Amino acid sequence: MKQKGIKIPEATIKRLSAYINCLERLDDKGYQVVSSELLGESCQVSPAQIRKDLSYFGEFGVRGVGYTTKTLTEQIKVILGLDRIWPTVLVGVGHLGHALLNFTFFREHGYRMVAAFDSDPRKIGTEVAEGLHIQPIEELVETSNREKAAIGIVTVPASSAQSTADLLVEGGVSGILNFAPFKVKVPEHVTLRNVSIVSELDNLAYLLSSKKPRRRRKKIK
Amino acid sequence: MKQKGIKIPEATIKRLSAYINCLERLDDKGYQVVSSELLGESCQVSPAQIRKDLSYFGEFGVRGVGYTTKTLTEQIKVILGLDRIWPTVLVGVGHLGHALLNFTFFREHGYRMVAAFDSDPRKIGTEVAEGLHIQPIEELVETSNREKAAIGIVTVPASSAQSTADLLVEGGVSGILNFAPFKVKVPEHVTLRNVSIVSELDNLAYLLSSKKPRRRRKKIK
DNA sequence: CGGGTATTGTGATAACTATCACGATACTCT
DNA sequence: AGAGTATCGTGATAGTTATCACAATACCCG
Ligand SMILES: NC(=O)c1ccc[n+]([C@@H]2O[C@H](COP(=O)([O-])OP(=O)(O)OC[C@H]3O[C@@H](n4cnc5c(N)ncnc54)[C@H](O)[C@@H]3O)[C@@H](O)[C@H]2O)c1
Ligand SMILES: NC(=O)c1ccc[n+]([C@@H]2O[C@H](COP(=O)([O-])OP(=O)(O)OC[C@H]3O[C@@H](n4cnc5c(N)ncnc54)[C@H](O)[C@@H]3O)[C@@H](O)[C@H]2O)c1
Repeated sequence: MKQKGIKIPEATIKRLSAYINCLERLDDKGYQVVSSELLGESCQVSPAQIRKDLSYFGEFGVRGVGYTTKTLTEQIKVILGLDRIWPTVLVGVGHLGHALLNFTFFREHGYRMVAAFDSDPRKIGTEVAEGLHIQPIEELVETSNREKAAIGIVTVPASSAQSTADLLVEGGVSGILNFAPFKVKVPEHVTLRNVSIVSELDNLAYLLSSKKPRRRRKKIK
Repeated sequence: MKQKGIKIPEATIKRLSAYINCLERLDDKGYQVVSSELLGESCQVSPAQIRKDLSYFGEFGVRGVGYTTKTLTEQIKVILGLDRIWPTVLVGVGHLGHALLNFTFFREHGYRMVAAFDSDPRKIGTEVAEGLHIQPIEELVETSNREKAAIGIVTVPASSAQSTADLLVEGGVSGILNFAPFKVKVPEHVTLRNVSIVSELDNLAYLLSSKKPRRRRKKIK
């Protein structure tokens, strides 16, 4: 057992998040107990890796038996901080912002969208998701503070990303998830994560172009 | 100079994609030549890291001077395979699919959306992006083959992800970008990448919950 | 044209992460 | 209750990635 000041690999955290999904699926399939081998197969991670990942945080299994599906799910949620509600605001309700606001998965996992902001006057007041009306950007700081927003999601164009992040910081958020292709700067006490969908595609393009081309199947004559 | 069978770190590829963005921004600002230090500052990567990343593929700079902004941009694009058009299809035109289809960045970077499919009969025929009409899922295999689609993007619910991936493989794509939270299986010759937006948020939640809480600033009385 | 300066390219080193192998342990069955 | 089996937890090991430090070299300028 560990969990003191030891540094946990970021990859481990990413996998833990995936484990939750697989565990929930396995639970639905009726597995009350899972082995690291079964879970590993289900989420394409080696059994040893799973055990190692978990061992950073404690002992959750029973030797010779495995892990209780529901319990392990709960425990991983505690590790990740998903055992609470995270009040979240989103800025920039364009195509992507709209999709994220309507992504039910978030709500189910403890992220509560408490407000959405946009600078386009035509959008103000629109109900973008159930019970959520778009507010003018000018209200961001006050509303975020009032709602004790912990997380801010940035889906504005790159040119507005920095100013948006600044507002979110002023609004008191502790973390920012930035989808804009611009490396924003935030104060030390605010945690920043960038999501780059483009670079995922670029990565795919690289893999495709660097591997042996494969003849496209011809019509059978 | 290298670039034989040597394995390139995945992180390097991810950064190269980011470098392109920063280089284009610096070019706009008038920098015809950039040093690894300037580029590093701009995209928050250490200068040494940048030089190392590039050194996997060749020598692109001039000692004592730096890199020619435009040339380096082009060269990175060649490395990543972005010097060509990638015919791309998307399956599942829901909230996220709609956003991706309207993401102009993709087109500008060489990804050409050649078709979009959905299983919902009410959506068929709708023009979801400029000149792109939603087709029934039954047409996927034939259209993809005809259009020589190289990349398939999966934005269907998790429960349909595997069957969708299977269809894309039959449609002849070489790579799949999967946004559904389900680990699909594809044949050896098809490259798969999963994008998990949820795990990005979960990672943020983890970082927030494991760091010292900071008192929310009180109103000044 | 030679010394001074800037900045690259890269081998060596350090840090990090994944894999392996096996001791520990709990359950099952006779 | 003891032997047998399954499966965890983890120290040791191997592999991967980032950082460092400096030799190499191109340009500048008098
Ligand atoms: N669409 C995608 O699939 C996608 C994918 C990856 C990344 N992104 C990035 O996400 C961001 C948004 O993309 P999009 O396609 O939704 O663009 P979009 O133009 O559809 O939406 C941007 C929204 O932000 C609002 N906005 C602009 N400036 C603002 C400001 N200063 N304050 C508040 N709101 C502001 C606009 O009114 C608009 O509603 C971009 O940075 C883009 O690069 C988009
Ligand atoms: N919305 C988001 O922001 C977001 C973020 C991350 C991941 N995702 C994932 O992306 C996927 C789509 O999310 P969404 O919010 O767009 O959902 P959605 O329900 O809005 O869209 C899903 C679309 O897929 C279509 N579809 C369903 N089964 C299909 C099939 N077999 N063949 C073709 N089309 C089919 C539906 O008709 C619908 O149009 C989900 O797996 C979700 O988990 C979404």
